[in-house]
Amino acid sequence: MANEILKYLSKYVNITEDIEKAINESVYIKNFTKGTILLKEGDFSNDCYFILKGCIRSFYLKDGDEKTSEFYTENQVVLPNEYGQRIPSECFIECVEDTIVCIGNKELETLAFQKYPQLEKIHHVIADMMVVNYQKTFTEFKMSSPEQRYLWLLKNRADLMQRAPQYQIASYLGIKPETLSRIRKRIVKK
Amino acid sequence: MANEILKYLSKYVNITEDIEKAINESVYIKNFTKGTILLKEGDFSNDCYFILKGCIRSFYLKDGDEKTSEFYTENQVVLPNEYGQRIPSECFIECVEDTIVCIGNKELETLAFQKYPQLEKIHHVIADMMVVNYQKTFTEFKMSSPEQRYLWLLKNRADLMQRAPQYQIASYLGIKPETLSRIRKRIVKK
DNA sequence: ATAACTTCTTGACTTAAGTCAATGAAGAGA
DNA sequence: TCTCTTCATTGACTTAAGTCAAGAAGTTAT
Repeated sequence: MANEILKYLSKYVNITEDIEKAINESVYIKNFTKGTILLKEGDFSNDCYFILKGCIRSFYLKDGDEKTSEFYTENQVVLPNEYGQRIPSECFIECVEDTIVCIGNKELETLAFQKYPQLEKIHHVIADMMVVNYQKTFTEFKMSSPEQRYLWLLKNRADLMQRAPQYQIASYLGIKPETLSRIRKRIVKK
Repeated sequence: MANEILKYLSKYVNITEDIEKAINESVYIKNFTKGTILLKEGDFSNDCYFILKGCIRSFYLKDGDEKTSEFYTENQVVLPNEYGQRIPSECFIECVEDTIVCIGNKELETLAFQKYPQLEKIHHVIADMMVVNYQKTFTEFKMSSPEQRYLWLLKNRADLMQRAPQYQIASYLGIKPETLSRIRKRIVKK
């Protein structure tokens, strides 16, 4: 099952035997049921996740509302903002569905990078890709109206509409649930 | 002058002599005057920049308007989305002020990483930080109203208000110039 | 099966952003 | 210095999002 990670990585870098070993030594697999809170505001975050199956979201409590900042699904990496630092988390991380993840933690990660320096290459490629992805997504978001952002979601992450409740998706789009409901109505008419 | 980069890096990692050599071999310094276009939509991007002095922005042409996606100032890294890939750029990069930069390019970078594998450590730390920064900024943006986003800018990047014209800042905030003008008026009253 | 929740939709109304056009102010160039 | 251009502000109006409240639909637990 952990070789899903290897399959994922092999799209970007060449997987050697050592790397395979490194991954297997550094992560373990765990199941969580829908609704499980993986990280609470104020807690220290020492784990990161690679999703094998299921859906996870991160959200903040602000003005009495939950604001979903990100949804993560199969083959995505959940990297808490304060991962491995000794800083209390500002957000919650929760399973939106029953979810199977590979868990990595800061200590094992550090050991692995020491023992297998070739891992740096992988980190390099993946991190570059994540930076570019964030830049692109952020830009797209800023340039778009709420309606355009919803259409973007339909086009690029249509599955989320089935997987997560609408009020969570609304805050993910930066709007209120009522507004998302009305945008959907408006679009059906067109 | 290039040791500004080293000073910046030394905040995050230990700088060895080799790393110093690597940096000096891989970047060169150049001046640009206000208004210089460093990258045009459709062009291939092979350079990245570390700003020593000045201000640079990236923007897109969409619906006949310029949409500023990011402002970069002293000690920030301008990393074009398509940097080093053989893909035409979707955005423009322009100097908002007379600007002095360290320029790195993909070929020299690749050579440097081959010659000085210790550089991977630096890349690791800086890339991690960039990913977290983007996550945080994006989240902050999504959770805020246009007015809150403007206040956020005043608090965190106040200098931009003096350095860039208001219509560019408006699109950076995801709003129209007229709206920014009205938000400013509203806030003064309060 | 029923009750208790949670989520989604709808309506009526308020507030703020978008649009278009005009004017004013500041800066650049001849 | 004067003109031309660019940018910022303002007004009047349109459109869309936020707010509050009520009710419908769908879930969960007992």
